[in-house]
Amino acid sequence: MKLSKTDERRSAIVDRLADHVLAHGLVAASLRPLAKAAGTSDRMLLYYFSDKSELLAATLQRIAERMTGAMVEQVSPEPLPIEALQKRLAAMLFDDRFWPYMCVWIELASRAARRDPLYTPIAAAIGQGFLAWGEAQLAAENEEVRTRDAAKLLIAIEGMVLVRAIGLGETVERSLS
Amino acid sequence: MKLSKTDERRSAIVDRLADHVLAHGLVAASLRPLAKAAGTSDRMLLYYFSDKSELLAATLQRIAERMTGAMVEQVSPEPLPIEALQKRLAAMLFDDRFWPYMCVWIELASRAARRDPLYTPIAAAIGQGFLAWGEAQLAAENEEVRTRDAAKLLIAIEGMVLVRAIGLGETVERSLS
DNA sequence: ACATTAACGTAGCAGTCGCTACAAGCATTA
DNA sequence: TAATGCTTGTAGCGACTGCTACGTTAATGT
Repeated sequence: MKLSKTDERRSAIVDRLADHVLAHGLVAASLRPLAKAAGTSDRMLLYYFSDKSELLAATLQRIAERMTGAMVEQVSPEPLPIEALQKRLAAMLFDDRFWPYMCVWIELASRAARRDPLYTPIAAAIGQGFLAWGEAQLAAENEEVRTRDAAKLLIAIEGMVLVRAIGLGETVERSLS
Repeated sequence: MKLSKTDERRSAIVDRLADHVLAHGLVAASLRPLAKAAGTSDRMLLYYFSDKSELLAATLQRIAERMTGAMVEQVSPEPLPIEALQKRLAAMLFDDRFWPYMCVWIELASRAARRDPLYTPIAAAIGQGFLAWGEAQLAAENEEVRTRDAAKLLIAIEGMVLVRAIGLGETVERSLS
């Protein structure tokens, strides 16, 4: 038994917070609405977490875990060439089920772009995780090509996500035809 | 004489507001700090603009104008193939002088992703403007290839911008090698 | 049974948010 | 000169922000 009662309670709260952030974004992540979504009071959120920063960090980490968990399910048995993997990923990330993650992701990136000390390391870690996932999935003739293809894959995917975010989803499809 | 005194004053204010938003982002764009940056009071901002929405729309439009103005200066005399144009753009947008625009751009995209009625049309318009600029700059054998290459260019550039935003600038360079 | 600590509710702090009512200054025109 | 309308400062509204002081109840260990 590694988890104390407090840790269990914390974890349950973080789960509800993750739901709320995925549904409404970081802009709507102020203490009282979050507390409402978690079924407690702002008072208790700051009882279980020392800070709003700590609370948000835990929530974003949980969101990232869910995302990578969903990506692991999408793993193909054998390595894929970059074009095939890219198509597969694009289809997945544009699914309505995953789009909330992309919205939070862009929000996170917009804060990391301003070098916010809370969000910058979180965003970088998620990006690195994606690169590692891509390298494991890619079929490449050597390691140099593998890392380069993973980088290309990340950039292509992020580009499609951002272009769809600004309402030009059909432009993404046009680029693939 | 088309511009009234009021319009001139409005325009001057918008210029200072654009400076402030480029420097500190939309997150820091609340009325009182903006007013301070413009050398007036929040009271006067809402005298010259009916709304905070209208004020921000005008400011973002001004920022977009500056950006496209800077891009026009970067126009090459003859059309370029997509690889060359992409390299040229990447070098430009990653310049420290232009990076503030990219920060605001991602922030704009993050709000458009949530279908915010204020930011969504502005972001889409800027994206369309970029596509048109790209089509005019690209060397392509026919119109179908031209529109597709412009879409590809937009996606590639946005991808590089977002990946750099999360602190993985070296990943962008790795993808280009 | 009693003492100690964990868990939580109530209420409120000082500060910021977008926005507005009110009035005073100002210039122009009648 | 008087009156009108444009420009602006002061002050404040109610709602919200992160956060905390204080008290009470519930559980726990001895």
